[in-house]
Amino acid sequence: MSSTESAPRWRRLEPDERRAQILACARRLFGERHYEAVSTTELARESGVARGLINHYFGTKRELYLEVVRELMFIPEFTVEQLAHGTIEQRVAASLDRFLAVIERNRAMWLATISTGGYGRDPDVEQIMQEADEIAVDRMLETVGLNHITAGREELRAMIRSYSGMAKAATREWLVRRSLTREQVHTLLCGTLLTIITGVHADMFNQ
Amino acid sequence: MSSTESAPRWRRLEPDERRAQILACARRLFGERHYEAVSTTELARESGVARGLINHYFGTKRELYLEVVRELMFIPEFTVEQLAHGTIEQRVAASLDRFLAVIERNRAMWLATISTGGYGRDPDVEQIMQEADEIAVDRMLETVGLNHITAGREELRAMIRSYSGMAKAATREWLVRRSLTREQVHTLLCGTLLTIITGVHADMFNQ
DNA sequence: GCCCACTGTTGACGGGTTGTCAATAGAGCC
DNA sequence: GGCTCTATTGACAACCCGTCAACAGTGGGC
Repeated sequence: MSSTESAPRWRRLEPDERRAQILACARRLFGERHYEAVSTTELARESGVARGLINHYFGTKRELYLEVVRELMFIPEFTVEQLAHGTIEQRVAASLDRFLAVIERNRAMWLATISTGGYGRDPDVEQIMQEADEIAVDRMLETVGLNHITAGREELRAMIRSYSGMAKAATREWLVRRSLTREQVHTLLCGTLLTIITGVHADMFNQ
Repeated sequence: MSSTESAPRWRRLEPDERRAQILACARRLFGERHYEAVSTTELARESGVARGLINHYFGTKRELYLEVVRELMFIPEFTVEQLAHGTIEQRVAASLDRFLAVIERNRAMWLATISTGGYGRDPDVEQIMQEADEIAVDRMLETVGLNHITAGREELRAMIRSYSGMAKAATREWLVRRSLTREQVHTLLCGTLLTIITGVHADMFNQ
């Protein structure tokens, strides 16, 4: 009889599947509010899962959070080949266009990540950001075709890391304060990056 | 007799004095570790005070934290002299030279201040940081002589706020990572600021 | 010198949070 | 249908935070 049929109270999933499910939920909540304002109780409820399961899969709340940050920072590896033709202006423009597109698609997470700051910011997050920055610099050098440069290489990398500080601030102006349009941000970032590569750095090392 | 003399178990201080004492302790602990890794229990113990007193003086832990951030955002006064002569290149160069000189003289203070990283997702932290940045932008426009500009004024301000993100990152490369010399930072900041003012912004608003 | 009022300070309480772990119950396999 | 494997649960202990009534320094009035 139908009344005696006991529907399972919970579904048993593959670890990867459950992990992804919790992670998706965490991505959403941590995107909406900051770390301490999200409780594991809420995370569990929203995921439709017992609280203990979160610890089972991720260890601690902090590790879950770091996993979310890591996921965001190391995403979309777009193919460089597509961008490797045309003048340097065109390549820079195309590359930054991709960059802004990715951010637009992951708005909440991007903002949460570049702003996880505050006084005494978390060293773990800091390290993840630094690693991500190095990768971003590599990618940038590759798309503009300067990846095999030798003269002043470290200086150029340092300048591009500095530049990424402006890129972050500019996306905040665009997405949060709405004081700049996407086009304006694009123009700003293209102009300054070209100045650094073909102006500042080139002059500095006589290329 | 000395055995019957009861030494007070605690000293009664002036509110301002006690406040300052707790604040000093909070500054130290929040400087060593991040927000959630510091408990009010520990803060109270280190301050040699009952935990409830912290709430009595600051309301919540978060408000105490914000007070510390606010205090750190006090930026040393840049001596605003009249640099309003010469070409725009000269004025920018002189202004940024002053900027780096002040930073060099207040190294520790500056690093502590910018180590607050980006803006907090927390609206309260965000507001404090924004106020500090607005002041910096005002000062910059003034020294460069563009404080009375009208066309695209808000956009220019937004771009300079973005630029300040690069300035912070660049000083970090100089003072912390030592990957750039002071001269290189100066060249980088001059080049990009000029690009923004006379290139990006001027083109954008047909000046 | 003594007492008293003022108020800086304490400490226990209630509600909420996090990590652990033994017990439980889906679900595939024979 | 039963058995085993393990994904999942739920209660537990420890901790953390904000509140608040009660306590006790301390300076002023006499």
